[in-house]
Amino acid sequence: MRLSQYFLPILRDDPKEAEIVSHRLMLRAGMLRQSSAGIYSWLPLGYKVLNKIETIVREEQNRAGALELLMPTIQPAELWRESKRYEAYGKEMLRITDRHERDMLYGPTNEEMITEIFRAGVKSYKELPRILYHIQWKFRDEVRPRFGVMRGREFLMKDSYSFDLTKDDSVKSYNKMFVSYLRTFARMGLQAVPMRAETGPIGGDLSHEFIILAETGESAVFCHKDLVEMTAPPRDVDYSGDLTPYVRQRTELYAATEDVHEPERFEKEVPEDKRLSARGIEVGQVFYFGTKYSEPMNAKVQGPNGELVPVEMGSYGIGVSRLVGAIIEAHHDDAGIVWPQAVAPFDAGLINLKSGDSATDSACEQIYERLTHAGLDILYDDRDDRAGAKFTTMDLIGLPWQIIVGPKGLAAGEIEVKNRATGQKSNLSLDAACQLVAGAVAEAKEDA
RNA sequence: CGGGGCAUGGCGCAGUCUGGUAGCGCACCUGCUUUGGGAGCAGGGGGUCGCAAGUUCGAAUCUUGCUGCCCCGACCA
Repeated sequence: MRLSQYFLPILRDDPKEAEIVSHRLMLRAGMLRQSSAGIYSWLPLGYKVLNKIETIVREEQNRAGALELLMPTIQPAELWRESKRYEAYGKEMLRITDRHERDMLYGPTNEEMITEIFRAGVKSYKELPRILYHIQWKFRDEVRPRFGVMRGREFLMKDSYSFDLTKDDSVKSYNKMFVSYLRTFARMGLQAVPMRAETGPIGGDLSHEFIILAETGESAVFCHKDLVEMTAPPRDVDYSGDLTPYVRQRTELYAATEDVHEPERFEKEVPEDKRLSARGIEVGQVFYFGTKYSEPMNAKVQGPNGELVPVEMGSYGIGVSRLVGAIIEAHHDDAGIVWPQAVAPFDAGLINLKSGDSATDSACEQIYERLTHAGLDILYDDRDDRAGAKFTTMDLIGLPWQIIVGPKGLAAGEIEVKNRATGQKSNLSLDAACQLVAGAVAEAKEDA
């Protein structure tokens, strides 16, 4: 993509409403535009990132055996009356009346709807287990939205729902999602730590929140330091096999958010030099809730003995739009965003320091062509602008690599390649520069 | 929902106290000079001053009501 043809409304000054760094940087980098409180338009650069995150989530869900479907944003109140949540949910639920005076709502979550879909389609234990998921926009009318996409009212979320005959089977489904989450977040360059979580108003007794550590995190968290250094399960992890070792490894060490933190246990179970108190952002949650919905909504299957039993369920959420903010919170510096390769809006930026100069123009065209043919997505700053402005813009939007082509370098047969994360610069021939970037990008994508 | 604050061009702000018909920086357009870490000069374009009533010869400015947005707290993916 040539920057001269792109839509990238960069802001030089910080918008005053943006308090935390991810919100500020998303606005400044032209990723996002606020429509009203907690509701945003995603501009091209931001939307690319959102889509990349969504794709990773989808790929890892599919690998774990979950099946994608799509439920509507608008739901009938009827369903929610069945589960008794229509009254219970309160003002966070956006209620709508259609032209026929029917009570509708903009879905804040989908347990009722998926349970309805499941009960209509599955009657036998032979069709279990199943994990169904969708990635859809949701709306929760937060009293006080804040922190940009981290706590919006409208947000994109992946939620999965598991259906099993027994609690033991349900725990297996839980573990599949647990492992899938470890891989999902790791692929985005995040070290997510599963922590014991409150089961909250949804009820149930087995739940973990996946937390990434960040200074600006919304809640205090406490965990064993070793948890932060664990590597994710491998790409070819066998989801049909026994996943308990992965889960046990993460859950036998102390990890809790402030809501469920037990200081005495923390001190007793974790040696002093391994205690970590930090702040964290919740990016996902896994949740077993048994028959909480299947019972009242009559989602039953016939077991082997012919008896009708309510299905055991769990739900598993990932805040897709929140992740954009969370990743920035974890990956930025004073100059701007520092994207992990896997979610970067473009693989690399190409800077022409003197647009209109035939030597730099043709060198840039060559590089652009070559890397594009190699499958890289390049943002080429071909605008007629000052060098300094181009450097600043490129640092702000945080593409992992910058390929810098100017007349001085070219005269010496050199092109500069800068790594955004490390700041390391190398002066290379055109060939070597292309190889370095193409190679590094390919390597970073290997785990995909 | 309690407490506080702010609404003036795309972004950041001044002007409001003391009423006289809107200004600055950045961004944008044109030209010239510049050109390796947000250049200089000159000339331009863009705003029903959040909305509605009221006071007044005259309202961004005073009065009343409303709305929106932000921050702290309680709540939440």
